[in-house]
Amino acid sequence: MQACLERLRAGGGRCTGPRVQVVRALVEHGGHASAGDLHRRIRDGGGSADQASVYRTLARLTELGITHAVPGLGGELHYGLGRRPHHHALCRKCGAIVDIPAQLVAAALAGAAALSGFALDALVMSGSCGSC
Amino acid sequence: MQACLERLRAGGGRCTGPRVQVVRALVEHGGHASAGDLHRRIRDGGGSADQASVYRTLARLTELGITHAVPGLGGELHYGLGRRPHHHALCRKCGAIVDIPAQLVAAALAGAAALSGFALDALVMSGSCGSC
DNA sequence: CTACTACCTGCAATATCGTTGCAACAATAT
DNA sequence: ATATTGTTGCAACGATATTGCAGGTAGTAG
Repeated sequence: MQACLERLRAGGGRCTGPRVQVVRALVEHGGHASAGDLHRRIRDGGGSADQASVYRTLARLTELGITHAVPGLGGELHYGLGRRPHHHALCRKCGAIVDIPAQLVAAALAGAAALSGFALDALVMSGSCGSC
Repeated sequence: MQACLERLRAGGGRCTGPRVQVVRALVEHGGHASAGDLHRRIRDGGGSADQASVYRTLARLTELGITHAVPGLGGELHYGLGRRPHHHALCRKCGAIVDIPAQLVAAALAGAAALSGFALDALVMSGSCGSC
């Protein structure tokens, strides 16, 4: 949480009330949360941050690499804190988003992508998770 | 094209004007097209099919496995004809969607997905394509 | 060929997600 | 303290997609 704010500042951003609330909501939520989830969580927690500010904050955080965005079931973006390099698995039934360490898939995928002239950044696998 | 219509009928669907136009637009477009792309292409070609019909037709075709949906750059769904099993690579710069034969990635992914208890259906890789 | 019926269509309203213009405000540097 | 410049809240807007409904039509049974 503090680290996120410092990185934000290091990137030329300011640590304002709404931004702190977005980061806190993100940390408290854990996993991957949509902009709407965070906005609701902030308001429900008695905070105040406009929808637009939540979106703008998430965009900035993602731009700085502090968070990363993953498309969810309906196409809405879900944001997660950017720990070590990883990819994502999306459950088509419950919408859960699970992290997959990049190492596990790196070599084979890079090869497959390269065959098509692609430089691979990220991938989302879809299927059904263990609980579904 | 004819094959698509037969499969549609085999699935209990009717071959109506709007549906034929959607299938034709999809075949003519090649690659992966969004609902909006197809709607525009149909109207520009002098055809007439309501936006809602295009969406409903694509949903039905996808439900029957005749087409498959891939989220594009902005999260909008793009539809492709479902040939042999393949995954997708999405260019983050130009939005191009390229098919990747499933065989190329099967082994590596099966292992990675299984580790998390995931049954893999589909995956989208993001990065930059050869032309960008 | 006619009539029937379930499926499909077009229209228009609506939902959801996200973006933008703008005036007022506030975090940081000096 | 003051200036500078990034941020905020609001409200309007845009795009994608879905839905209810009345009327129309494909396919089928007679």
